[in-house]
Amino acid sequence: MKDISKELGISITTISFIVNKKAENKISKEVIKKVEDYIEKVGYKPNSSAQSLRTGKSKSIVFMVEDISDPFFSAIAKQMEEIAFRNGYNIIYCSTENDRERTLELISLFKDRQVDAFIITPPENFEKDLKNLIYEEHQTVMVFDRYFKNFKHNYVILENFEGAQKAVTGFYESGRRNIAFIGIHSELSPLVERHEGYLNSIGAYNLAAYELFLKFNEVKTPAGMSAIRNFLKGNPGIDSILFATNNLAITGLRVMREKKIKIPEDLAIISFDERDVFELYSPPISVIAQPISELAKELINGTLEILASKKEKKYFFTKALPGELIVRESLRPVKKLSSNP
Amino acid sequence: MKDISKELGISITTISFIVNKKAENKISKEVIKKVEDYIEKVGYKPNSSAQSLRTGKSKSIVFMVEDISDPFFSAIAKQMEEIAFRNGYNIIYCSTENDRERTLELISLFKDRQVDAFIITPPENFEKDLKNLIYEEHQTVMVFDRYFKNFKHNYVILENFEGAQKAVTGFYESGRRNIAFIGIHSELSPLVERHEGYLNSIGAYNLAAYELFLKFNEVKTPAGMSAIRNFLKGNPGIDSILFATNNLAITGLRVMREKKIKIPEDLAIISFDERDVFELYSPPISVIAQPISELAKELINGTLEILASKKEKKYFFTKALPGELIVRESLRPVKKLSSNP
DNA sequence: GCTGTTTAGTAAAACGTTTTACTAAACCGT
DNA sequence: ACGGTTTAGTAAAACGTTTTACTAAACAGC
Repeated sequence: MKDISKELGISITTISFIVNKKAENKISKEVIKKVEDYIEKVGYKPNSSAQSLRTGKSKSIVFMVEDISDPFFSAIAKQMEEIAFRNGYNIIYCSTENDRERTLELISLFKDRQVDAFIITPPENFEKDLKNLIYEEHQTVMVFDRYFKNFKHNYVILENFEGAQKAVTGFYESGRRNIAFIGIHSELSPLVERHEGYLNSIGAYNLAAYELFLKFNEVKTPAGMSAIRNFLKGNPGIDSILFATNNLAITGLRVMREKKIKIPEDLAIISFDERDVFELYSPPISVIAQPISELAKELINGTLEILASKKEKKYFFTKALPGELIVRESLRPVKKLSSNP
Repeated sequence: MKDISKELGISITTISFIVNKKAENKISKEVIKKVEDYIEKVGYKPNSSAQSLRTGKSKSIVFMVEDISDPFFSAIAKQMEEIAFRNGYNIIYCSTENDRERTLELISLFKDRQVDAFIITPPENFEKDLKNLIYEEHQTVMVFDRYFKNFKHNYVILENFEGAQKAVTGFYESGRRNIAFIGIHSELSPLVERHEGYLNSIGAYNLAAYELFLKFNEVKTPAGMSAIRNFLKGNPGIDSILFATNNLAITGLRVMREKKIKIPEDLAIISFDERDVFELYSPPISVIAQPISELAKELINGTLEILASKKEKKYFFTKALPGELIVRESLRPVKKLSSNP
């Protein structure tokens, strides 16, 4: 294309300067005008492979999540895409399936493709790989939804501890005193912190803890359902359940429907993470909702910021955003409460 | 990297042949072995920008849908990603927002990025742009979810007409005789054909038609709800509703919940497109489900096939897959049926 | 009118591949 | 032992940019 542009009798260098807006102090107004008009006329667009080859930058960012068809992740993805696009970046999504090998393969693929940054929700057992990626391979990486204490990195997460506290407080204020927690056996920070937040609040109110942990891969399965079934049978006294993830809650709801357990009379329910089915369910289910737009904005703006200031890089971008307890029918008080002025 | 490889004392050309598996008939076993071992040792991977620059191919495919956070599209995306990855391609997703301008911008961006193919659900009023993209710009394009009669193109779609027929038959066999259709005012082929299928079956059974069409952008809004409210009020005789899309059905369900309409006693419901909320709803909602896996497979395999056989290109890849009526509680018969041996 | 500096612009190398056209050596048949 | 063919390999151009280092012309100061 530059060759064609050279039909103007102007050097390729000059064209390049003009295209890249580096021309202000070097090139005369008239030449700039002439070139810009011509570019406009023929609709020239630089070849991005060549740019990428030359500069080593591809103007693309990869967003790796556990499962891109999860509504939470796809909602984030969509909002980031919008902002990235306006900044001349595009976003490539992919699913790790929470599998370490696969994640490594994907990272290797995208490194070869010269992506400028990784926004990633690392799978289980990925701590050393992640550290390596950041500190040995010197990639720009933004960690999403979880973080690691053992080394510094950029991240954007939810205030999971506080979120769980809000849920327990919600139960407590609606009159529940036997509050259960159903979680997942995992070392991932959100799962750990949601549990810790629960324990902390339970302790503060001086209540007994009731806990069930499923295995990660049995959440959506019959095995998960029967674990919950047994848990309910073994703990008939509980009057409320906090589910640590939305998939967990959905499995729980299946069990309750099957057992004809009444919500909120028999059991009050709060789930982490909003999902359209919760609002539409009968009764509507209360949730600790993540601030999707804000998360998406922080993620992409933070990443772009890091990319822009790549010289210094002495600081880390870290952000924890609060979740919001959305009270719905599933949390309606059923006992009389002590009057509240 | 090739320079480094040249430390073996072997020409860059030879390395390239070996890397690209073009070496079989040209280069001696020993040299191949030596080079492959060295590559393995140092972990060499070709720079894809350079490859892309040289060959004009990027090994990436863009998947443009109305809204990537729609569970239907994101499920398709996820399955395609898997297959594409195994074939050395990666997929870039983006959302058109059903907006023509935005779609054109995105297409322009991705053309510059040298994507090898577009898999696209074109927005409203995109017919000429699409035709142009295929016939003037000679891009490889696979159209998804809709098609155009006026020119030949590759597509993968659902059998929408037959799907609507199955729904009407389902209602009929469950004893309903006043079957309504709630659709969207649109020229997009699925919406048109679902409606035509409905009319066709209604006609075959000699029943009256009850129809409501919302505007595309009011589906998820209060305006949509009140349109449905009025429709129900104006047509008290109807005993069943076929919703042309899942979002439409969700809006409808909100109205019914608010009006305390009993499903399936007062109104039987079938919606197009599966969605987790339908199965979990009380009562569970019957649907015409799209065969997600098959659609994803046909889409990506079809696209890869076209890409592989780019020389000929004399044929078009066209596929219409049947939907399946999944019968749930919302379709339970309530009247006595004439006995059925 | 000479030197030094700014202005406006350009030549050419480099990024890392692929691919065409070439060659030197070995082999083959007579 | 000669020309012809195969074998095993290579040199160099090309893909379309960016960027460094350069220059010719104009100008300024004295």
